[in-house]
Amino acid sequence: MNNFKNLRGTVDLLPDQLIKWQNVEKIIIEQLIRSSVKEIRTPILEMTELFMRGIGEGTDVVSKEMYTFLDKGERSCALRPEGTASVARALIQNGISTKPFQKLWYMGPMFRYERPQAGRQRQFHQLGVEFVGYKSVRSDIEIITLAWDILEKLGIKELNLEINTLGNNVDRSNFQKAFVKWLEVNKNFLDLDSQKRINKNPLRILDTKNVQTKKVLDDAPRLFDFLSTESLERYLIIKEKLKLLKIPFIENKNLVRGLDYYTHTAFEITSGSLGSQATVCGGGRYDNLISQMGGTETPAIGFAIGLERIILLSGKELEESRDTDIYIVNKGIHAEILAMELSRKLRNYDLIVELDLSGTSFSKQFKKANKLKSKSIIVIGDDEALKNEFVIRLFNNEYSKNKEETISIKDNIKLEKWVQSNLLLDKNL
RNA sequence: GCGGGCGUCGCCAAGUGGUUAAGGCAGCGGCUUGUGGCGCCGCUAUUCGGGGGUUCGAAUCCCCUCGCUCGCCCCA
Repeated sequence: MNNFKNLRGTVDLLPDQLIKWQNVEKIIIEQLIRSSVKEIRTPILEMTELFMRGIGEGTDVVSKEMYTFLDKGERSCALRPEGTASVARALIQNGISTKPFQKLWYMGPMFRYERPQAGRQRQFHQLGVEFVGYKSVRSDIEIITLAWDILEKLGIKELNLEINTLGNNVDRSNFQKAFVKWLEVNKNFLDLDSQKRINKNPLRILDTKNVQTKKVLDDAPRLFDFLSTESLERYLIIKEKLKLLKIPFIENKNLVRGLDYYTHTAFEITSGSLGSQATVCGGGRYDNLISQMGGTETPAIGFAIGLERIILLSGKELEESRDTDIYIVNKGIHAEILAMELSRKLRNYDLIVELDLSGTSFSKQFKKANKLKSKSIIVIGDDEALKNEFVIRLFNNEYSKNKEETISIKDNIKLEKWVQSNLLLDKNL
């Protein structure tokens, strides 16, 4: 076979699977609208530089997972690996980064060059939410709550929320200095990966999975001890409020998250039933990003939810689609045009109408209608067409009991009555 | 980038050295040109991911390669 194949780590989403996607997207968007969050769309393609500066050159995402290439003008471009940097760029560029209180969301494909596995692809989809211009503690709580509520609305089970604080700039750099010093002294006790990170991305070492290194780190200086009273206060309030709101969480002092731009609150939501790629949602505060990227000092907080993982976790009830309401069986030159007119008329009601375009035998068309589980059927042959009428009847399991009704093509009132009482009745409830 | 598993029709698969590669589902055609659930009949892989080798003979053995998949790392 030398047919074309999709690239590794990408997938085709076929009609049957998309029913679930559409339902998931619908639930998410409805919840966002109700929470007064507005959509923003930025390009999938950006200058590579944007992510290097925004996310951080030392991060894994930038240093080894970016899809980059030179375009015809020799510019280095990248397929976005995440959304926050793009949103920040867009706000600065359009002169609205300082506009207070912007709640934004986006949903779309992201790209990371990694080995694919369950719940992980090279092209994957994220929902991102960013609250820009918010610095109050309540905005942290609001955004965590929003993430939590969306996941619950989607019916996802076994959710675990982990939170931590990374402090402000000063806290972090004080800690980092002390930490790096300590790391250098104890370098030989660390695993190789961690050793490499000492200069590139020391905070990341806290998040190591290496058991040996974890043990060694027990004696290292702790970020927590470097927190200013202001930072500490903030963190305490968040925990307190989450308890009041009855959102269960656990503290994870080693949660630092992969991207450089986080400050203060960092959080992650995992689901036990997902296996090794357990993270469903990750987020945190990033008060420095916008200023670092050339905007004025603007606090912000956000999160991202991985849609593929959500799809894996959400239940079968989201896979149900609407059946065809009316299948129009038609054959013959006079009948065909009449059938087309009729299908257009019927689609003005909220009905799914399938017009048979095959022109094959009636019995074939009936079989097709049956296979589609159409709720009702209209038959127009030339016999009917010449008399300007058609036949309609219900088309379900009790087929023998369903009486046909003949309706004149001009008799809209009779048609509407039939449709109302047979197809739309339960739908309107 | 590093490990493990797997690759026979659109899907699920049997076959593990002998001359025709089971079967099921789906699809198509017919029994039944204008009325559907069932049933019956027929059709649908010169070929077993690709290449090379061993052999009189390979889907079956060996080598290489590609792909998929799961895990590590990291993340959504």
